[in-house]
Amino acid sequence: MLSETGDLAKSPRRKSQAITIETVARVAGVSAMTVSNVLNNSKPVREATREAVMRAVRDLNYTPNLAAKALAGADTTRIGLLLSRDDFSFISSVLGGAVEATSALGAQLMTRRLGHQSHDEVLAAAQDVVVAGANALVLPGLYAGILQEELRNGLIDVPVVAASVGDEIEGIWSIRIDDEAAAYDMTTSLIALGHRRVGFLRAEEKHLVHKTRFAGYARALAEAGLALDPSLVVTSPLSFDSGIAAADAFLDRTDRPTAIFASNDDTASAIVAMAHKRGLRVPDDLSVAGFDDSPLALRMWPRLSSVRQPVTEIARKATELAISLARLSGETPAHRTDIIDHTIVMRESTAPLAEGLVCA
Amino acid sequence: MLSETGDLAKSPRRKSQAITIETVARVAGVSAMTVSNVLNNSKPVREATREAVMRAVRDLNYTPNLAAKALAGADTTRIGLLLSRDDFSFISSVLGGAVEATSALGAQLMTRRLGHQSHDEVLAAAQDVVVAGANALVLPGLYAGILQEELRNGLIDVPVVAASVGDEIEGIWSIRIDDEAAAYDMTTSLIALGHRRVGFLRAEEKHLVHKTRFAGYARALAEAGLALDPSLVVTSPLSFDSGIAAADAFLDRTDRPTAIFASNDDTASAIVAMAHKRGLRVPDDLSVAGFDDSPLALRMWPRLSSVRQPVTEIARKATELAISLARLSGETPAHRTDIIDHTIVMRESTAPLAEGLVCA
DNA sequence: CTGAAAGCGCTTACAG
DNA sequence: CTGAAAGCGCTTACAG
Repeated sequence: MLSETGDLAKSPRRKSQAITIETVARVAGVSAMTVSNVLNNSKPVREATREAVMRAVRDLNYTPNLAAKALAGADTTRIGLLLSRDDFSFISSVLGGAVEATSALGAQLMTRRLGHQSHDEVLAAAQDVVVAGANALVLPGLYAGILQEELRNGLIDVPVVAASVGDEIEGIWSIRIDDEAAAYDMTTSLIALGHRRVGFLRAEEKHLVHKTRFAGYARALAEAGLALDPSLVVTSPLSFDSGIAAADAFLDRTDRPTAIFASNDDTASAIVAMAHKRGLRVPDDLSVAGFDDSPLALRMWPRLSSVRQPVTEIARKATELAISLARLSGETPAHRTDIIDHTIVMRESTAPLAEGLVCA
Repeated sequence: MLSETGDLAKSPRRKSQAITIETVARVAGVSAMTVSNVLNNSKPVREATREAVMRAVRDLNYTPNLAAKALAGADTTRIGLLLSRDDFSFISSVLGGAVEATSALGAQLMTRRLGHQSHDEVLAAAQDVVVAGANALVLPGLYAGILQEELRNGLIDVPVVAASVGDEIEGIWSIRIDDEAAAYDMTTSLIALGHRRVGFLRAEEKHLVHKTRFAGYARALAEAGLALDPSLVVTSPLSFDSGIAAADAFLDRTDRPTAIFASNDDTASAIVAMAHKRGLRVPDDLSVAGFDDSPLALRMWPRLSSVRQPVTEIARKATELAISLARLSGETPAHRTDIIDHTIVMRESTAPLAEGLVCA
């Protein structure tokens, strides 16, 4: 999805009043060329000059005219973005954020769609988009996780920013929520409802959330003085179909958990479906919570409690960062992570544990 | 104007030999300005001249440089697009197609997001985007249906193209599938599976598909020699929540239908959920089919049979049409409709009627 | 480290 | 109906 504010486009062209590079140059007391050099880092500029220019730019609120840049033959900044072909909710938000950023900053977006998500395919796609001219890459968490070896070893030739990556990856930039804290918060919410046996559907190792979301779950149990029962933790791919299979592991047992926290909404939804198949009532017999607050959460019955991450915002920030890294010449700044706030959304799929079931 | 003029000859920067308006002008034996006038319909041009120019354009496969156009102050073509805030699957596809078209043809996309879909809000949004400068509008079917009065009466000041509108609207252009035929095909498929009591969840009147999809359903029954039982037709909003309510009307009766065909996937999914709640098995006790083949269809259990329309393609074509209409000066061509092919996708939510239930 | 000048490919007054 | 010229706001050789 694109901008929530509604406008994908720029306002109608205002010619006369526009502030040009000439204006900036005059105010800063330099030539237009020097302004250009400062802005594009294209040639070394004396520090005092650079500061004067930047001050003028800021004071005048100057924005370069993209058409003129393009016509004059400037190298366009190209941002490569890998997208999954399936993950509809996530990718439309990611795409929206990325488009916002690229169109605001005058960069070009190059997307690659991936069908499977094998290591080789992801690596090939990343390399392909770099060869095709991308100056920086934005990798949604899953792909960053899959390529973590390559990323750590600097095998990708351009700056990489991971969006919603679920955990730190040394050697790249990232914008994400604190997955550990988010999982802790949701687990704590379930415990607060009276649940003592809380199952956890854990992502596979290739997802970095494998570690962080599980850690949050474990910490919440520990703080509540509950033992972590390893048989209540089921590792599974995060697709709906895999969730169907994983549901058996939770439900085919006499000492079923009273609540299950799944690492995404697709699998949570699958667990609800299988619970219904067995004649269990949700949330009366079983509470279920997911992660992502995808559109699916409101298109199932009962509606799903979930953890929301502001994906569009994360993608926008990641893309903005990728653009500035791509435009940098000279030394690159140190890698860092920006943490964005998450939200816990409780709906009808979770409820206080029925009286009789509460363990004393 | 040949290159002997010295200045031109020793141009410091010769980029790739892109074909410019100069080239076209030379080949056509006219000035660049005349080429520009022909291409933009900006001034009257003699027919012979126009033809010579167009031939050169075609022969050289000339495409105008958008950056130069913009810089030179050409009026940008702005296409307004109204989008629903909820309908995630549909809008991401619509948006994708619209972005494809606008970026390929150098137009600018202006989107407006609608929360509710009241007549007044939709009309206000359409007017707003026109006031903001849109030269043509692309309206997803629902909105075109809501505004049909205004559209028929020519109350919108710019050309309007409806995408997936579900039925003809006099006075505007449209790109859509044949909803009647699509509903006919799906109903016929259900009948072919042995079903004799096929329920139909019908859209509200404000959706134009209210008429066409119902007509296709009715025709299929008629051709199969089946009576249309009005009590098996339930009219409902197309949201998941409304589908939950509508499901009762189908299922709270002794002579339940053996199959239900819902006018979209959200409501079909709600019917499946309510069937499960009642302990009915899908498809063993009840077959369910939807319309749209949205991502939801693969994220429910069992997977949903549905009618697929190529939304991205439809949106792209609609946007292309809107762009050419916006760029036209002088008389506008007659309204027309382009019909795009649909696909029937059968999955596990539908199955041959169990032996015992087939009426002789 | 800094600047004057040419030019990117188009369109828009302005003249015929 | 058609064209010569100026100029949109940048960047890129080239020259200090």
